[in-house]
Amino acid sequence: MSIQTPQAIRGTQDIFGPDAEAFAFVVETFERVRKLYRFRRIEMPVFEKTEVFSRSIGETTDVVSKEMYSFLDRGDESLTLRPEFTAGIARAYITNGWQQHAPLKVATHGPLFRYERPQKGRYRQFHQLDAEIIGASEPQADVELLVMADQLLKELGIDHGVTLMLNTLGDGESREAWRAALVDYFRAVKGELSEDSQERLEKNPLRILDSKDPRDKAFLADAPKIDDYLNAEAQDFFGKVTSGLDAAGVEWTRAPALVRGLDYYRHTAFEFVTERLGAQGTVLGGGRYDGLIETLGGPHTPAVGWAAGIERLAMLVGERETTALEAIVVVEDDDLLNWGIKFVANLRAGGVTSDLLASGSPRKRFDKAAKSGAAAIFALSMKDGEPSCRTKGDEAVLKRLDGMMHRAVLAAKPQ
RNA sequence: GCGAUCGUAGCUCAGUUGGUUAGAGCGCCGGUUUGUGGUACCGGAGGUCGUGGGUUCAAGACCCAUCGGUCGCCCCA
Repeated sequence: MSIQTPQAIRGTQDIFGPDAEAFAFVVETFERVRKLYRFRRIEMPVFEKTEVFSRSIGETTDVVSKEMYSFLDRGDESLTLRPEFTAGIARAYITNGWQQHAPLKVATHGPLFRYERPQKGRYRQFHQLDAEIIGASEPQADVELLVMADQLLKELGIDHGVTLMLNTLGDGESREAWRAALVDYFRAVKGELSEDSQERLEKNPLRILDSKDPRDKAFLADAPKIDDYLNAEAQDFFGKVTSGLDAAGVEWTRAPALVRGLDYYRHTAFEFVTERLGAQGTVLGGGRYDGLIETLGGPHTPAVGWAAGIERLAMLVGERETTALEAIVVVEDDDLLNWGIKFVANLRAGGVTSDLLASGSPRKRFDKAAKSGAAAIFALSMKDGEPSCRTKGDEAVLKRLDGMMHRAVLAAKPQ
């Protein structure tokens, strides 16, 4: 008679050890950098009414029909685990009257949920960092966000091999003209496109531009370019973004085929990409979404933001060690257990990273302590009928711990 | 939704053309040795070979199904 252990949900992760340390390092670095730029921390609900996402994302796409975790609550209301941060933040901006704080710079991070087939760097529950500027129409907002992203990657030590790909989708008018030209162009050669792209032609023509199929690639070089459809205003906006990046010393690469599927995106679109993560190379992405807040019933509100996958950043960061062990207290005689407990408590209260080793065969404890990598070992044992503490460690470490050690020993030593 | 590939101890893996009681290293537990000591040796616990069927005198190995992992396609807010 054995109990069947329930399995973890597909696409969820139990992160432990050096991977978890890398994850924490990413979050800690983001928190530090975000404060440098005065982005205010917000905490958001993990679920919302389904409309928050379906209305902003658009009913038609696979995204809504297949890839959201939606369910009915007890009142038969459809709720959805957040698949992104932006829509929820836009909702909060409207329902809390945050217009009074505009232009509002906010940042958050946490878990998101998408019903997808897991693969490298893609999970059903995954985690993102997020930064948004709401109520700012100037290109300087785009620039500030990108400079912050750039600094974050540098401080994570992963800027080498990660490139900022930058594009503009123009304003509403330019974007529509370009889209129409693309549809005309691809429709003329429809029969020669891949099956997938023939589908895309109807549903999401911009996406043909990043097709991986060689049949499609043949036509991409001569496809209409957004630059030929930008009006003066849109051109000026993009120019200010690029010159701002240059002024701040942020390197970027023009990516004319970089697009966004959703209609509310305007002007700047960008992705920091790497070759090092297989097929999921985008590590941080975002853009300007001036149309979003209106689709949720709010006033016209220009906004721009980005999100970054914590798991993907953590993979680039690589494994990280847990906090180094400074001192380990070994109880070599079980009668001295309480001394050990008090000893290590005093060390920790004094800010020394330490462990207590008091289990298993007493004879093997010292060897285990030696293997633990601790900079200093304090071994408690009986010597000539007296409790005694023997120390081992590098001179410098012992010296630094000296005052601490004496206090810990004296305060805790029995009799 | 589609495709490829993998699944043997807690971990990393071995296991020949199908052939006795499925192994090693690491880790864990205990013992001996050493005794300012990170050593060496001995022993122990731990396996429904992912699961269920099938082929066969005989299956960890071959076939089918199923579950799970990994990678890719689609999608990518």
